[in-house]
Amino acid sequence: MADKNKVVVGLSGGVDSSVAALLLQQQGYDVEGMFMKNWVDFAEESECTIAEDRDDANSVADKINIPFHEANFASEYWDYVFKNFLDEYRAGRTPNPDILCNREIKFKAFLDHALTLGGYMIATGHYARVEQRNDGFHLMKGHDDNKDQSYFLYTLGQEQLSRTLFPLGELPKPEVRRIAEQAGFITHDKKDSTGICFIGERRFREFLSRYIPAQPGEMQTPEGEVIAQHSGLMYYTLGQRQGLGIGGRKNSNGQPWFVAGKDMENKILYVVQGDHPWLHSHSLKAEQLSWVAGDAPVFPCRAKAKTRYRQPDQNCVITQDDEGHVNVKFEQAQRAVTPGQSVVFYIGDECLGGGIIISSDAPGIHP
RNA sequence: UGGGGUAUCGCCAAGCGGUAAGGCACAAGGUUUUGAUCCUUGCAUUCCCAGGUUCGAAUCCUGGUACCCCAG
Repeated sequence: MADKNKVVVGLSGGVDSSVAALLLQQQGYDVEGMFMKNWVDFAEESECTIAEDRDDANSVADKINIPFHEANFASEYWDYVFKNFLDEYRAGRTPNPDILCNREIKFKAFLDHALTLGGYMIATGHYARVEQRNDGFHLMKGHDDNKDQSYFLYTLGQEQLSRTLFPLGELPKPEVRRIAEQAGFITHDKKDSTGICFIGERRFREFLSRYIPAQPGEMQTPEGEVIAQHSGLMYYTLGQRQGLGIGGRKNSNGQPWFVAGKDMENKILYVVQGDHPWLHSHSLKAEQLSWVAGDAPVFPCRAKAKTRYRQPDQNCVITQDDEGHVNVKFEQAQRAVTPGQSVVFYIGDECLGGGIIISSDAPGIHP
């Protein structure tokens, strides 16, 4: 029988989840910790990092005297997150695996598993909040807007939110570190983890090339001038500057070059120099919409949106088209709107939901 | 093999006798639970080579070498 006071915290071995567990305990919950291993790698340094994280998570669990569980969702991660990740890259798009990971792993596999342990709720160290009102659960931004992670959580629905606690939602990050230090957690000064969740920081090209063969082609300007060769369209995302290797050219204005489009069929990477019109989108189309409330809002809907994490909210109007796609018109042009990435909608501090970008009105992006 | 021109960091490019700007690229950090963007820092004891003039040369002179253009 599920214990209504029991919450299973996903312990990653970082500061945030450590403090999340502590806070829940202080709030009187019957807390248990779980470390997830979702990625198996033959690269020894990666395995080593995972082992360290596991030990750190274990150490925190011991420190506050809670049961420590471990789970392995590597096969689920591969099937539901990583395969999609690769497919997206093959299609020339730029996926956000962490968003899928939240939907499929943390708030599905992990949640389900926690329930079998007799837990009634799960908790994570995300900087976001859940508000329960008469009309249901609402996903809110974390109060620390420098760390707000609601962007990654837009696929959660009522079912998930009803069983989720985000103990850090109201805290600023520095405060979280202070708490960790006072609690004597080994994780208190650990660097924030970055890179793909559960996989970690990688040399991106090398990593991708292990799974998808490179297919070289030409870099061209919008006018069709061949500038250089590229080693594979998948290695580049729109708006990208690093890695193009384009040096100075005769009669050049000296500005850096950016990726502005891809022609998959002809393996052409379109590059532009400086703040080029091809880098700007006024509108976009998105699919696979997911609404936290369960139902879509009433269209047209004035809202704010992010086309990528850590971007200031942008004013926009959302409308719906024939087959469930959504059109988003921005008040101001957006830079490097990229197919495969998610557009996430907000009204004030509330995250309404979002979808995956399939196209925009920028010339380099063909649906 | 007649004439003219150019040779400065991986690439563009300042410099014109006073002791090597800048940009791009690249690298390393920082920021960041995607991929990016962005920020900071680093990056030619040496100016195609060899002589010479000068207190002092990438800058002037001489001779090579390479490339480009125009003529043949």
